[in-house]
Amino acid sequence: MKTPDPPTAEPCPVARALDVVGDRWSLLILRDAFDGVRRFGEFQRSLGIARNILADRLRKLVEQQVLEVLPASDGSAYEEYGLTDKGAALFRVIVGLRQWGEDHLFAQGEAHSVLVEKKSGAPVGRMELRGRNGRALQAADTVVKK
Amino acid sequence: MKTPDPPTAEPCPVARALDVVGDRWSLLILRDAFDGVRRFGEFQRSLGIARNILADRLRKLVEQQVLEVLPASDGSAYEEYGLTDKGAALFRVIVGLRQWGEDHLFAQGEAHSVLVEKKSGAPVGRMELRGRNGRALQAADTVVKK
DNA sequence: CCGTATCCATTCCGATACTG
DNA sequence: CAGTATCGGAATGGATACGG
Repeated sequence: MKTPDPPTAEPCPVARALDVVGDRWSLLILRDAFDGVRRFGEFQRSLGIARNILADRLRKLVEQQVLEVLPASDGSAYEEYGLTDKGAALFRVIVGLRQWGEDHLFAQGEAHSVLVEKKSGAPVGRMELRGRNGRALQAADTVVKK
Repeated sequence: MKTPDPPTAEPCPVARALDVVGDRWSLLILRDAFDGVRRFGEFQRSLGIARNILADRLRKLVEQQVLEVLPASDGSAYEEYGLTDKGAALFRVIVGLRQWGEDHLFAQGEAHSVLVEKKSGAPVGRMELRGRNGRALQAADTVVKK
């Protein structure tokens, strides 16, 4: 049995976020969505995910209004899955994972894909949380106030 | 049996990051670690996680050098789990989840904890990915280059 | 207090077969 | 092509009991 979920009652924003996107497949689906993937079969092939699991995750993400079902961009009879504004706002989470992975999970000189600015074609810089003075904040510079 | 893992062979930094921290409990453990939690029992009570699962996740995070086992800060005979530099760099991921949760998963006026700058006591601003011109980049402003 | 070991239920996931 | 249905194995997770 499943409760109706008034978001989730979790008081912590991190925990609540994880209730929605806190599993491996959902985040990989989001990554693909940011890369322009929109069709069921495209996700399936790109991820190598089982079809039933993919259908389940897509349904949940649509329920949570992270993705939305769109009529179809080309003439085909099928539907597509697009990011809502709420889903697009997860960009920073995906970028955070990407930059951490780049920094700490690749060997010296090992190749990986790069996020670049469309206009300039230049790689984007490090995403930072900035304080009042404009300087980057580290974890130790902050504290969670209840 | 477990292969030694040359990180994971995954070419995508996001996927590789998710191989290390891509499950709910690991990310909640990290959240707590950023909040200053260090002891086994503290994690256990804070999260309500089963002890065997917690032990498993802690072991994996230590293996991945996200956490490290420390001798003990107070006089007690036991060990503590602290963030390594690699682990501390996940700050942006946790902040990304937190800010997304705050923005999209709480009702109007619903209370939640807030991340504040220690020095000023002021809430931190929105974390942003910035382009060459210093302006915040949206997902649509970027593209992944293989 | 810290952790391991064991048991059991539930969930996750992949493979396959099936329907519009 | 897009999904649903089902099956079986693996992993997850909670509870409890046990030892350092």
